[in-house]
Amino acid sequence: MASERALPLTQKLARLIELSADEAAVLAEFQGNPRRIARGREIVVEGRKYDQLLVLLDGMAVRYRVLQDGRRQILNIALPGDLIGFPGCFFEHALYSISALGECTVSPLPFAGILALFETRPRLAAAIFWSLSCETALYAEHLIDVGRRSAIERVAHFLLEMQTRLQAIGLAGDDSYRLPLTQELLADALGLSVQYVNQTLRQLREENLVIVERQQVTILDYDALAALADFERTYINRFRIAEFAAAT
Amino acid sequence: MASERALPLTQKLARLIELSADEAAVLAEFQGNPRRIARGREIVVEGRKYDQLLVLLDGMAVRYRVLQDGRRQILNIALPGDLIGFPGCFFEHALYSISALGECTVSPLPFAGILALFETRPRLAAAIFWSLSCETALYAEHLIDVGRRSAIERVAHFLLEMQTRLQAIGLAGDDSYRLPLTQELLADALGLSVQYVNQTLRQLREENLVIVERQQVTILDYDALAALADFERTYINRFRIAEFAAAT
DNA sequence: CGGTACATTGAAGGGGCTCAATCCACGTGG
DNA sequence: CCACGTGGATTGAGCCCCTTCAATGTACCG
Repeated sequence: MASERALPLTQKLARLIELSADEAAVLAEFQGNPRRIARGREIVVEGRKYDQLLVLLDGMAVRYRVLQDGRRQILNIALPGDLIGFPGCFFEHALYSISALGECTVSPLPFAGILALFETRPRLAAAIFWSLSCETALYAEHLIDVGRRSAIERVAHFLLEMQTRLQAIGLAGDDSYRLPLTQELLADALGLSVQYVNQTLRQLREENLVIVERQQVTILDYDALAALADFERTYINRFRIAEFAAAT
Repeated sequence: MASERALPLTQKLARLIELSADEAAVLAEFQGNPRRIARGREIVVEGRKYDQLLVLLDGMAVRYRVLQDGRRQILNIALPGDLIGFPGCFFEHALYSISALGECTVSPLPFAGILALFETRPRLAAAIFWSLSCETALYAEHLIDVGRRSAIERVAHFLLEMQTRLQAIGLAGDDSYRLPLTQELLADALGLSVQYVNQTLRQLREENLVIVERQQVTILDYDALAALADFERTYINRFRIAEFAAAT
């Protein structure tokens, strides 16, 4: 049952703790029921009740809320290896909707299975806890973006953050990567209007900082872009691996 | 060693799971080293390294980031019973600063102590995990606020959210509560300017929805305010207590 | 009683939105 | 192979929400 590439969630947690064969087996089981989701389809619908989490195995998905009058805010973008269904699954009804950006494959995972982990595989539970904490840090950065940065800073920051996250899973190079988002999605993620996102992208292009076209991002001047965005990548991958490993 | 009022963190987790005497004792120990923090003092400084979490026992604290040019975004407001130091403690250096709003008391808690919980007290670890998930939900709502709501909707939503959170710990009544925030803090929390917050508060007052003066919030028309803010309180307290208790 | 922190108000400006077209790429059916 | 439809990108004009700047007012405190 050897796979050509490591399973996404396994890969992710392996960067946090040393996985025993036992633990790897549990994780493999978590990722063993691939289910295909068509492009644009909703994976989780706000207000419904769910008894399971999902591991995103392949593709990208967006978590969002839409308000009464149609305004939409995208909360985050899930990448392969991410657990989706948090934190909604802790509540009686899902708080947000999640839908597949392109075609996705996910693996369902009963909620109780995660809870059982706390008793049977505490190190795995801690690692998952940990990776969810990182997700919370992403929310916080996103909040800073939307609350206190100008449109151009926001877009720049977003593009750099996506690059860093994608690099960590081998989906981005040093100066370019594929970003399967329409400008409308970008706008809803950043709290801007579509038209202004377009104008901002043009500005970034004209200043030779970064080019976004045909869902392909090409970074022309990383340093200038990072300076503009006040981008610190430390919050994405710089974990306290040593201390954690020692303690568990 | 019976205390007159239940310890805040104990109180909080007791709403999630049935606590055994053993577990209660562990929690009591967590809250056993009260340390006084003066009003306005910084509890955590961005960029420094920390090996401990803190339980906020009394008072309120704000978590925030300040950008190079002085712009500040407040990420959340910690209330008694909240763990502070998350998620920053998972990183090499604190990602955000935290400072005491009024006078606070906190109890330090070695990071390793939390990790050990996963091995020794899985149910407590799960409950803490859970409560942090709720915090993440607050971040998400905050993000929706700042990203897609107008100033008046934002302020209204914030005031209602604070009321609900404070009610849960017995610090707010049905129609009024104390909110020890200056308008500047409010502005930095909501991504607005001080002056506009002031104007927005006036507008809310003139429309007989809510009055905020002298750090006292008085809600005049809850329903109208909730309608304006599109406020759903479900994300704050509606946890899946039954299922969780059964699973553990 | 002066100082400091916070609240309040007004005027003017700008960043980002709305409205309204046009354009472009691409898939589909004739 | 072309006509057409559709989703997305682009551009422009006008406006409004919110900011900035500047000043005054007000409570509290030593």
